[in-house]
Amino acid sequence: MGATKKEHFTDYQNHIAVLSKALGHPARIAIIEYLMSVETCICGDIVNELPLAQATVSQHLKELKNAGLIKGSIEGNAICYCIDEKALRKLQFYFAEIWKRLEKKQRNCC
Amino acid sequence: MGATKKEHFTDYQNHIAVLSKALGHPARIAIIEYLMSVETCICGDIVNELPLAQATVSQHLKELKNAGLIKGSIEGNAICYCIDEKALRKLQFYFAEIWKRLEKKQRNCC
DNA sequence: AAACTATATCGTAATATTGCAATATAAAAT
DNA sequence: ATTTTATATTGCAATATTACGATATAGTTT
Repeated sequence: MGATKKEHFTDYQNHIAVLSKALGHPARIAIIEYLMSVETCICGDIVNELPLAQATVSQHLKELKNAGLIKGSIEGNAICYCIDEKALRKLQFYFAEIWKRLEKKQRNCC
Repeated sequence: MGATKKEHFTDYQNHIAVLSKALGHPARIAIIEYLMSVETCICGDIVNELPLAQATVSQHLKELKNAGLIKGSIEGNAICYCIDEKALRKLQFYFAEIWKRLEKKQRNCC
C-alpha cells in the first residue's frame, strides 16, 4: 500500500490529477507565477526569487517539468525554463468545463 | 524538515496550492466528476462508484472537504456530499486569468 | 588551466500521503 | 431491541514528498 492506484482511473483523470498535484505546493505556484511575470523565458535566477534552498528549488522545477507544466532548455550557462502553455491550457479548459456544467445545473442542493 | 514552508508564500498562493493538491489524486478527480454527474446532492453511494475500499474513499472525501472543495451534511442515514461551487469557481478563475495573460504575451520563447 | 557561476543530483531526515482491515458510530428497517 | 446499512475513525504498513547540505556537472570568465 501507499502508492496511488492509477490503473483504476481514466487517462484523463490521471492526467488532470498529475497536473493538479504538481501545482499542489505554494512554491510551485510561485514558480509558475514568476515564469508568467518575466517576458522572455531566459530567466536564470528562479532560485533567488524563492525563499528555499537551491537544491529544493531545483527539485520543484523538476517536478513541474515531469508533470509537463514547464519546459527547460540549456541556454549557455543558465537553464531557460518557461511555461508549457499546453498544460495550463488543459487546466483552464478542464475547470471552465466544470464551471459551465455547474452553472447549468439546477440548484436543488445543500 | 519535510513539512511545506507555507509561511513564505502568499495566502492566495497557499490557497490555490491547497485546492490543487486536493485534486492531485485521480480518485478525488473521479469523486468530483461523480458529484457533478448526479443532479441532486443526495448521493449516498460514492463508495460503490470507486474502485477503492470504503475507508479509503472516506479519507479522500475528508480531504476534499478539508480543502473546501465539497460540502457534506447529514441526510438521514446517508451523508449528502456536494460540490462547493465557490472553490471550483476560484480554480476556474485562476486558470482563466493565467490563460488570459499567456495569450497576451508575445511569443519570444523556447 | 583555474576560478567562478548556475544548475542538477545524491544522501538523508522529517513529514505526509495512500490504502485497507478492523472497529466505531449512528440512523433506518425489521 | 436487534439487525441492517452507511459512513467515519483508528491503527498500521508501504510509499511519496519536502527540505537541505554536500557534491557533481558543465559552461564562462579570467
